[in-house]
Amino acid sequence: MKPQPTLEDVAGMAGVSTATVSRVLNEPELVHAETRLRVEAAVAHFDYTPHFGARALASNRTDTVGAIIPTMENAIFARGLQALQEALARDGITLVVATSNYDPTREAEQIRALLGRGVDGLVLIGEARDPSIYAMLERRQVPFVLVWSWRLDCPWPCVGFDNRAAARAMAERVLALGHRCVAMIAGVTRGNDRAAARVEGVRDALAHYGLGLDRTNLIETPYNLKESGAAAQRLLTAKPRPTAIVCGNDVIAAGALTAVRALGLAAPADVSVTGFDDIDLALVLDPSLTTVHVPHRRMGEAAASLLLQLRAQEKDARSIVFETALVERESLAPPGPKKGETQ
Amino acid sequence: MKPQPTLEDVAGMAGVSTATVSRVLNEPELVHAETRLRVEAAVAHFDYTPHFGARALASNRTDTVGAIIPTMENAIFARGLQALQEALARDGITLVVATSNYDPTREAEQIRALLGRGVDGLVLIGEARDPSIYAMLERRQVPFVLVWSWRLDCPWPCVGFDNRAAARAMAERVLALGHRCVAMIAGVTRGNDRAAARVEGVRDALAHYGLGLDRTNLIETPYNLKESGAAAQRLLTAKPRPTAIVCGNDVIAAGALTAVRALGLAAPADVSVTGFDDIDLALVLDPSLTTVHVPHRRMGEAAASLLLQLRAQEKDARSIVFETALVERESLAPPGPKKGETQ
DNA sequence: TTCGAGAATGCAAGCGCTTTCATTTTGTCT
DNA sequence: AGACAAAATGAAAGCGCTTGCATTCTCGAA
Repeated sequence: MKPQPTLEDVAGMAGVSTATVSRVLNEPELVHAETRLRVEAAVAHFDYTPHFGARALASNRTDTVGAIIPTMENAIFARGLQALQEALARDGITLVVATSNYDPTREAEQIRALLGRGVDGLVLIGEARDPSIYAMLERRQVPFVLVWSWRLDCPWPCVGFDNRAAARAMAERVLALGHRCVAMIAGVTRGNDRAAARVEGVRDALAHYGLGLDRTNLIETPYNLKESGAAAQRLLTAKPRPTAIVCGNDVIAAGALTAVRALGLAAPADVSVTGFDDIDLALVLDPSLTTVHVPHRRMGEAAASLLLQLRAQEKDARSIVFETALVERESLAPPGPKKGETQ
Repeated sequence: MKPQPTLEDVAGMAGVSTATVSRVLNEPELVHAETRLRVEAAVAHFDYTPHFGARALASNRTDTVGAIIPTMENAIFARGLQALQEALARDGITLVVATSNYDPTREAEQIRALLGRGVDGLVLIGEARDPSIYAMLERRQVPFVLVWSWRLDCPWPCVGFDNRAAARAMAERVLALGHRCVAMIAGVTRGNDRAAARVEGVRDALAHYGLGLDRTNLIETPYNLKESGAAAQRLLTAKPRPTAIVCGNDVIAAGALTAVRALGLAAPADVSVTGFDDIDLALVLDPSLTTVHVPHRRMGEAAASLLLQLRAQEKDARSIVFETALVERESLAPPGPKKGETQ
């Protein structure tokens, strides 16, 4: 017995042709119930699994879609991915995940790798990438959807929300509470349209008050605790000390809150901190984090269904935009007098 | 021009046979430098990528290994996975990740799915699974390694640490500080040997003091904030109230700390809380979490190299055990004077 | 100049599956 | 009972690549 049983083995045992076995596996309704039973028994006997490569080669489908996310190290994309995977699984499609580590070059490599594997579709995060990549995608006719970003006139199918507007809303709220000395710790904006849009959103809001963002009150850091903490420390030891720090996402905010504590300050009494994304982390921080809620799961599901539509060549497949919501928790409060006192 | 250029297209343009192109792609040193250049130019011209399925079919390798982890929703496995991926990438191997959601049935499905895809190897979390699965793995001769668990005499290659000993050490430390009323919130132990081992470790330590774990002071919960928070609440409103809660992992501990706060109590003054795993989260909690440090990255790297050894049929491929370390931070302290006020 | 050993390259046979088309079987209606 | 449509099945041609073996080429040595 070969290490891997083949269609032929199964066919032999069931006394049918390989074509019939193939049909039992792919379109059972085409074969007579009796035969089908016999074939199924043989399949079970051999514990047979079709050879993926052979199937892909012969049918030119893989029933696989790929997703490339920046990182798995924080939970930002986890929930959405989970939903995406579940939704795809309902259609018998497997999700393959790769990470780019926020590196455009690496992302391009991963795209090529996944295309090489013959994925039937691709889910990518954000819109910012080299035009040549989009060209390649179109040339190869691989359906793809962009997630987490959205703007009018985006030429590609996307499922996301308006990062800029959401960030603007957050900053407006901060300003409405009376803060006038506000700083921002953003994610690295190069190659990251979401991070960039959030900065612009905050700029928009500040501009209304004649305020701005420059190298004194805007720092970009990677999305990790260490670097965001260092950034916060820098901001907080400058003078005048900001009374509010708007962060590019929740992880950055967590780092900032830790820095606040490390400096012997208190949030929100001495300084308010806001996040973005509303991941679980936001809830366990003390103070709990005021942040922008993003509908992770719904985006994942929507991405799945849009991708399936595209794959089926449906003409009316349209981008989807979601609303975000401000979630007010403890980390944002009006600027206090020197000491934090609430009334 | 076909949507996908093939070897033949490239060969035609370069004026060589497909065999030569294949060689250029796989064993460049076999072909004359001049020819190689010509071929490479043609490859570039077509932006050619080999068809994965065809290659897998012809060569019977995929240069892919699969990993099945319980979840991506928290960062527990992220770091290790990242390291695994990087290490494999150095050998030109792609990692495909799937999740089981802590469900043995789902895990079995995913294993079959990955095998169906022809992975050259498998990385699995923990040891607890149905013998039939191990049987299948052996029958198919798929190399695999178990991660995160380790025990003497484990019949399978594994890369991990002694969960039981580590948990025992943690509990011993708690007891040494004077706690005598200690409770535990464990992960769900069914199908999870690591969770079970951690419970046993704590039991070991408690037994020395004539203490035990029963339905009054041991609760199992899924690894999420909500349920662990509820468990903590239950524990903390019982009497006598435990002075220390040993948690099955950091996520559970985070939930517990949040519950402590919600009840108007303070940690560690009123109740100490300990974690396990030492993920980033542990550092941003307030109080910062005393926990067991696990060498995530090193495990990932070791798993990669062990798997590669197995794949190469090396005879001396051996399991690897790592040491863990107690990381003392703020959430664990001696029981407070309040302890006297028993009612 | 000739010969033989290597080095380069080409030929062609699969790898295991899907799918078209042809063939056989079954069932239905006169 | 005969005729025909529909249902069930089989035969066989690839899908794009790798690879063992055969063939051709290149050189240095005789």
